[in-house]
Amino acid sequence: MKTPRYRRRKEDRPKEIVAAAFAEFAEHGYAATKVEDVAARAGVSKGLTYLYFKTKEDLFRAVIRNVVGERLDALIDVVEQEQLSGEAFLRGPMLDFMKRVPDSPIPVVIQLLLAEGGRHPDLVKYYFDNIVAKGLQAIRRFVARGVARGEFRVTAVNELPQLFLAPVVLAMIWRLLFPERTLDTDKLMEAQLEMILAWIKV
Amino acid sequence: MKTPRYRRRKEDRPKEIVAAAFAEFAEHGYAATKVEDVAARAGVSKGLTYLYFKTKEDLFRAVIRNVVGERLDALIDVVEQEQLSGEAFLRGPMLDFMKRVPDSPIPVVIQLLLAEGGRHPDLVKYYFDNIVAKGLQAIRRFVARGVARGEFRVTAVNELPQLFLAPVVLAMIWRLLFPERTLDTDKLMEAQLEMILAWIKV
DNA sequence: TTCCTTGCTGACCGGTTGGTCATTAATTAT
DNA sequence: ATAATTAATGACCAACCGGTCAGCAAGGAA
Repeated sequence: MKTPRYRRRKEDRPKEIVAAAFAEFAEHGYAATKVEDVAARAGVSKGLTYLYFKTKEDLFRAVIRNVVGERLDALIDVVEQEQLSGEAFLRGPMLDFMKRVPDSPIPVVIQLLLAEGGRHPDLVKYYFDNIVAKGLQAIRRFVARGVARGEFRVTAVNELPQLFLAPVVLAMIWRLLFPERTLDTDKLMEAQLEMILAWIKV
Repeated sequence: MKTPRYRRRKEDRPKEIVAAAFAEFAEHGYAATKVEDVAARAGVSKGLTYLYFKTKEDLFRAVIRNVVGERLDALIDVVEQEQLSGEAFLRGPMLDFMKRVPDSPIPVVIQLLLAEGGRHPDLVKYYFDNIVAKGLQAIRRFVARGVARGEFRVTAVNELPQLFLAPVVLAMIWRLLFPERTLDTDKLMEAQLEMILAWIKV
């Protein structure tokens, strides 16, 4: 009984290579990552990588597009259902979501786009449209609905949904830059939400 | 009258090269920047760059260290003078400072450190100690002093001076990632400060 | 004017790595 | 079994770029 030296797995190879590339890019950054290392991590030869992805840049694009926001979509569903009061939504699902972001793949994508985005405006646009704009729009609608319901006052928050994201962004950058310096990111999110709530509640 | 092909300017060359390197790094990132392009931008030959900086990495370090926080020191001086009330300080010098950061060289440094920081832990530490920690400590003392004076309540802000920086960080990242998408960063800072003020005022 | 010091140049080298392709072998069809 | 197909390999190439260095010329000294 001899085991074959490799198995043909046309279906799974691409996603495995993308996953390996994500890990390598996250560790060393795009430029410093060698295609051969990606291949090695995926348990594959360098040549095979080039069978599924024309260039290293192609692979980069695949990595970015692969990390999509399923969690964001789930959150938007919750807010659109209008079951919860504004306050309950913020203290519940919204807070949970915000707490989870720093540990998700999103920070890595931000990091990669910051480093390489200049040469990939289409990728930046893709991310802006599918993640950032979508999220901001949902928050905007949420705040407006709260006002319509008589739960919230009209404040600067109506035009600046970024106020909700500010601590999330800080938490992401902090973790990326200073992974060893502890920062209670959960408490940060909670404090920001409490402040906003106190500010906008009627 | 023949003009010499070059002039000897031992004194000025280093800072000119560092300035050119900063510009190139900001445009293309560290890895994608060729030393030859830096030299060209500084109006100098590649060889000369290596006369003043042993390696490309050395040049990188010089660039990072060169961008120091004089403005931050000035701000800290103001807060330490204790002339202004807590509220007046926040609405005046603090707000001005926050508004200026996104247009300063700091975002570029953040960008570079995010991309290359992993391989330069000493530079990250340098920046943390000299900019981040210093700033946070100053804010922490400021809030504590407000409490001692009876101006502020004790809140989560006492332990989380990062709440002041959150919109600044978001503004920086936004500008770096989406330079063409307008965001009223001034209004963002103002709103955050108003919220914090309303939250902590006695 | 001549000589000396040294800031500065630019041709060159060698290691690294993105990308290719002839070959091999796992799988399927006959 | 055997042939046909194609997933997968890995040796190889060529360009690119960080870093070197022998020599040139600017500026000062005598």
